[in-house]
Amino acid sequence: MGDIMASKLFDNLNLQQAEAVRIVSGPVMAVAGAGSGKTRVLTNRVAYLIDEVGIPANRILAITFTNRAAEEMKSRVFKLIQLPLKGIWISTFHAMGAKILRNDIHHLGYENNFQIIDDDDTVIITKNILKELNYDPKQYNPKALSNLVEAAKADPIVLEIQTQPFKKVLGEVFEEYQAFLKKNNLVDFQDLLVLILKLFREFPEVLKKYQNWFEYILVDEFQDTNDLQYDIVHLLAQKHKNLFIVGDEDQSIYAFRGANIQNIRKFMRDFPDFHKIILNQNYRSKKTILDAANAVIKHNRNRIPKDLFSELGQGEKIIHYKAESDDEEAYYVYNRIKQFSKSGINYRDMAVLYRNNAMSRKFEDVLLKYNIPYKVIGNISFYKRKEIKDIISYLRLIVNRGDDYAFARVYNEPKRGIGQTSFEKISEYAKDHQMKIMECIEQGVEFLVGKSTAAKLQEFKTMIDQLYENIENVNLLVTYENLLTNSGYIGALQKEAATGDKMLEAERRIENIQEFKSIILEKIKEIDLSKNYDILVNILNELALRAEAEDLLENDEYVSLMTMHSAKGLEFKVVFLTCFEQTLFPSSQSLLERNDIEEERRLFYVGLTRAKEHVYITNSKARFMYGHYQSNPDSEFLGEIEEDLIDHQGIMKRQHAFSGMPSRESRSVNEPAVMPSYTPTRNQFAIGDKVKHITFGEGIVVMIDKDKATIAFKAEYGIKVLMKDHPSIQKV
DNA sequence: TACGACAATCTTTTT
DNA sequence: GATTGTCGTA
Ligand SMILES: Nc1ncnc2c1ncn2[C@@H]1O[C@H](COP(=O)(O)OP(=O)(O)OP(=O)(O)O)[C@@H](O)[C@H]1O
Repeated sequence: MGDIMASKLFDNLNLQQAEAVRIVSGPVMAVAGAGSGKTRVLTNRVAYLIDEVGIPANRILAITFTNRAAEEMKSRVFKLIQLPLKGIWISTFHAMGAKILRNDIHHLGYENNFQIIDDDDTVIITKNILKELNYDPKQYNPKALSNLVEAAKADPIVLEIQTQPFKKVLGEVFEEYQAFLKKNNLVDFQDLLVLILKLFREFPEVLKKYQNWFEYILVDEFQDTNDLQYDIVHLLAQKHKNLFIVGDEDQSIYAFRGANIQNIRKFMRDFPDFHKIILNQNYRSKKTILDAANAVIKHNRNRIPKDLFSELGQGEKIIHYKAESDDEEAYYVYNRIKQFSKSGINYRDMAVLYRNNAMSRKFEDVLLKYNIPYKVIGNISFYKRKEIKDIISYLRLIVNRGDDYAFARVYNEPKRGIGQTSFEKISEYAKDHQMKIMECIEQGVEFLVGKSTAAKLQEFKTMIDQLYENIENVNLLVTYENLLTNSGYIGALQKEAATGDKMLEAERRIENIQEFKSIILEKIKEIDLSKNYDILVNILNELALRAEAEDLLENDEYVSLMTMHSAKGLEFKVVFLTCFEQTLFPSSQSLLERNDIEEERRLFYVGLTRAKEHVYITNSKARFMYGHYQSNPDSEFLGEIEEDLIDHQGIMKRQHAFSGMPSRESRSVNEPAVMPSYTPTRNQFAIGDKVKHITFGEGIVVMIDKDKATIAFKAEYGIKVLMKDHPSIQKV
């Protein structure tokens, strides 16, 4: 059996790949270009460890970048060895963190039914704390502040390097934020890494347990790990030192989130006897595509050159299509999809990629209109919808009635006549007496908020209590239904849907809640636990980690729509890279910093190398965005592909921005002619120009109106709309 | 306390 | 454009 299996595991590998699978002892690093089989090697190595080396599946830890990649890897390994993978740890860092914390977080003084909050919650809590401390959220941007708080968790030096008075504010917010989370048994995304390290460092016996347990550790997409993740791997691998990493520096696209390319060097430093394997044959793309990708990435100064080759034939030229409008661009993409489908290519072999999620809209519209099956991948806006967040908060309140954050979200949703002032009174009382809001209500709160409000609060508490008490007696879906009915949530929506002007919105909400129910049903089916309570904790955990209950039907037929970031690791026969306009891709924010633009370029490289056979790059002369028609020059990246590899179609002549674009409303009619209070200059700007402002410093022009210019400045100032002829702006 | 009207603000990528 | 905040009114 072993031998047959062995040949199956090595059949489809070249020499270097086979070596990367076979050398199982000690540290191994495979640095390799796109499509060179890194993921395949990692998968086969896991299979080899289990099937040939005889390592129990649950002693292997394999880290992937996304939950989707984890699922994919599990199913591939299973296909290779046909053995149950019981207990195998194939997951993202964050999912692993959550799993370890569920077992061991009690050491740190949390309960193991802790809930994971997302980035939006982090900002909201930061803002609430600012207000509580009597700071003005307008003066101190809650988003920026929460970023610093998260950074400070990773490295407390962040608290020290600030200047007063900001240092004081940050310090206070930091303390309060940490305390709030702990008090409510909440953990944020960063905690999933930070607390693991804390646990490992402060409780050596816990570290030892995991160090001993994980005999083999494998990390995919190593180029995009951050410092905390490196430290975790470093600690875990200390005992057995069987650490296998694969990565490609040219595909590092998450520096904006703290990914540190230096981790590859740290690995070499900390595991000096590592074995290095280079994979340089690309098995995915036709030569034209690979040549184009190589040409593009050469524009980055900050990289080590490598020579990747393909033997899959020259293939066709890349097509660049420039449309008149965003609608036409989308229509063009639809048309190509239709043609490819006719010629026998499956929808699932085609992908439409773009820089940001908002850009999916036009493509969705046109595909919907012409009945092409499609799926928008990785867009989490569904989970950001009010009704979904509300329902999740209700579920969290059932899991932990001491979760004051969840309470705050839903106590008056739907309207129960419990107002903000009452809530604040109880909140303050609770805080002063070290109690939870629900405990206060239990005790009686008439003396704080009056009789009728107190009764309403009591009623609310009883409703939640009953759902909790019955949770093991009825199916979880029944609890879900009861929650919707008993809370009055669905009733209020139905009432809205039957009357008045908010009909459509209410109907949509009801539909979303139904859809959410089916998502929960999917998850219930997947989770093999006996207690409903535990299942619910598990479901909330997965929802928080954004692990989509993917119906992994292999022959699902749909075109994939996603960001280039989400496409990392995937491959398609036909790839459409869309919205290739300066300030969209590369994004306006990235144009300021050389490092940022290099990361954007790597993103382009990732996009290109997803394609096996055909690449289409599209853009448009004008598009409707942020409430305006906007006209951007072609992306500078377009010019980085050698001309003999690309064919330009559509509007050929480069036209000056805004020529022939009628302005939508003639704004001069109602606007009084105000004399400027400054001496106007004769500044003439074009989109993409670099400028310097007296107070905001360097910036880049992203949009031009009749008299105003929209300029993106460094992050601390952001995007500003300024008078074009103001003397404070200078072209550089 | 609830809600409508209007103003202001923000628009990258994700675990 | 979409969402969030603010203010006045019932
Ligand atoms: N030795 C091989 N022979 C034939 N095909 C191979 C071989 N190795 C890998 N492939 C195929 O090449 C493609 C790319 O492999 P894989 O996804 O593992 O590459 P990768 O290095 O992880 O890519 P990327 O970093 O771009 O995501 C896959 O379709 C894979 O099946």
